Amino acid sequence: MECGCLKELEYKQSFQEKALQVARQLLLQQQQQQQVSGLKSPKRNDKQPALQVPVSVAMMTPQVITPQQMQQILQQQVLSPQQLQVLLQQQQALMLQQQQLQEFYKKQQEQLQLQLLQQQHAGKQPKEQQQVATQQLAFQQQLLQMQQLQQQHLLSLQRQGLLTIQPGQPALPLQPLAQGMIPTELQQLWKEVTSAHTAEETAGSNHSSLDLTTTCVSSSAPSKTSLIMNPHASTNGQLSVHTPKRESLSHEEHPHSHPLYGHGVCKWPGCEAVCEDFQSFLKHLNSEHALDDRSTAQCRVQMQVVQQLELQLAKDKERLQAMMTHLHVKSTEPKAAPQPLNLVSSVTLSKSASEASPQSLPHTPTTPTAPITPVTQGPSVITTTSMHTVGPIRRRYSDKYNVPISSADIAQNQEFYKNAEVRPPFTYASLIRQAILESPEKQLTLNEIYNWFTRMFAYFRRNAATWKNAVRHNLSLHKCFVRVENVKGAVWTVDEVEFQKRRPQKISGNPSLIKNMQSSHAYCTPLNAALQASMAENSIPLYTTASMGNPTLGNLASAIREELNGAMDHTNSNESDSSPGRSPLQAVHPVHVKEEPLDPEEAEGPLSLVTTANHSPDFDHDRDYEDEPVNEDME
DNA sequence: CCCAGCTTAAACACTT
DNA sequence: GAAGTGTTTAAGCTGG
Repeated sequence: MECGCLKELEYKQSFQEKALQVARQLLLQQQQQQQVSGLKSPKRNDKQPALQVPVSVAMMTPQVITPQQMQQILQQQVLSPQQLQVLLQQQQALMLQQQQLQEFYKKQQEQLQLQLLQQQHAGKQPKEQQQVATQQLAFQQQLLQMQQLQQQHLLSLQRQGLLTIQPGQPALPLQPLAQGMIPTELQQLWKEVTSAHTAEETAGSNHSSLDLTTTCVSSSAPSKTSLIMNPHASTNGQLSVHTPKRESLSHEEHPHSHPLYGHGVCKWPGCEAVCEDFQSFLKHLNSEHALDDRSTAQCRVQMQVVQQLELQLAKDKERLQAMMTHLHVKSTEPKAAPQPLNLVSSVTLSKSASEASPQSLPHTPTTPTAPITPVTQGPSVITTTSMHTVGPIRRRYSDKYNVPISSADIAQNQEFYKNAEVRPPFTYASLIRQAILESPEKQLTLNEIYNWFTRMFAYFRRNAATWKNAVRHNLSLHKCFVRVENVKGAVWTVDEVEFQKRRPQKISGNPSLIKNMQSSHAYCTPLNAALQASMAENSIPLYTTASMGNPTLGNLASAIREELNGAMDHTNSNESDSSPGRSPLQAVHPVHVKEEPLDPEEAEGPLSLVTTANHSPDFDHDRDYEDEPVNEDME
């Protein structure tokens, strides 16, 4: 019983972390681009249209203006594109804030539940509970106020003739999560409208047609909101706007990289003006986004957004900290350990999101991977990605389902696995391979492999006898691992070809096998160009799988990828063009060839990539090429 | 139910 | 002899 409680807590923790991630990501986007992301030009984002939509926004389908209403506006064409921009923009801001409120409210609910649970088990006094309850009430009120604000907003729009609500229509969008319009839809509509207008007007020479009253409205609602949400708004008025500084700095350093300018387009919120070069952009910036009411209003909105996000981030950080200390997580750095990105999450998302009813609380312990989602309304990114990644997962995801895992996946999740004692959803073979490929020489001694395991995965700091045995077993069993006699002893290398061949043959047409191919390819270090080419088509889904079930998840994934990529990826990306012969193996000669039970035709198979090179034994910087001195036997 | 893949456990041989 | 390394076998689990 205590166990269950703890598990619950762990899930909560993941939830928090994910929320944090989302918030941070949003913050990042907001700060860097100073842009209401939903308004970004859809034309330019055909590749990854969803990328520009903050996940949490997209998934919430906040209802500020119903699609019908929006359609109406658009059909009547009573608005100039600029007006529409402003409208859309404030929609975005409102949605964002509403969504945040709702999210927070939801979290409060969950926390309440959690504490209830705890108290049931621990028999604490219900003070905290009351606190949380009152807190919740407050949030409910805020939510209500938010909605009222939206009403006001809509009403003011009506008054200005910008929006006519017909009698039959649901006058006010008070039902949350009803048929709202998600930013992508807005974008689409926006695209349609503007594409009609564009050519003659885009250059944006006519800000005379701008309706300043609209601007006022756009700015007033969010600011009020923020006052409600944050009583200290005025003191925070200055906002920790370190971004402008950074902007100007980077602006000076890289004169052509301006946060408001990218891909030849002005990225000012709601503005899509095409600027040929940086100069014209500057010109445009000065003329179109000069210091006027509109710009300041937009800026204010943006500030509110960022402020909200920061606030949210701070709160979540705090809570995460508390949770972690409560759970005695042995994390050296409680700075929001990253969640596993797409592996488990996407699996369970695709698997469970559709069928598993979110409210079905008690899952049998026999299905440890089934998400225990306390209070979730539908498949939300946060919950589905984070809930069930913690706990004794015994299932293997690496080669099953449609879950390509890649070196990048492991690498990008490594922070998480480093700290959380979660069994990584990779097979031993995959991990061993990863360890070997990550090494500078593409070869490791057994002990180094052990070290890699313990270094990279908190889970493997226990039961060493078990998993070490498994490692050895795998090394011996799989033909893809080649033992090479070195001067200093034996090292293990990976035979990519063999690794790829592990589940081959019937590939043609069989989707499940293609999945396997994907997963295999995900692991493929680009040793062989031909091999790569042959796999090229499989690599395409590799980076989109996360978004197949839920596009927003893909967003999250890619977003976090972006965040993490820099540090982690270099090991593999560096060698992207390396040829087989280049791999610097020293004094290598395979001791013997393994007879793996499968594919007996192997004898003459493709030349083992790792057996080609001989090299002088200057392999001295052998082990622990990384940060910490690994304590060999943590056991 | 069967099969394939994976994990875990364990026995054994060899080397350091 | 102990510990580490490597090989092999077997059983159990899971998903297709």
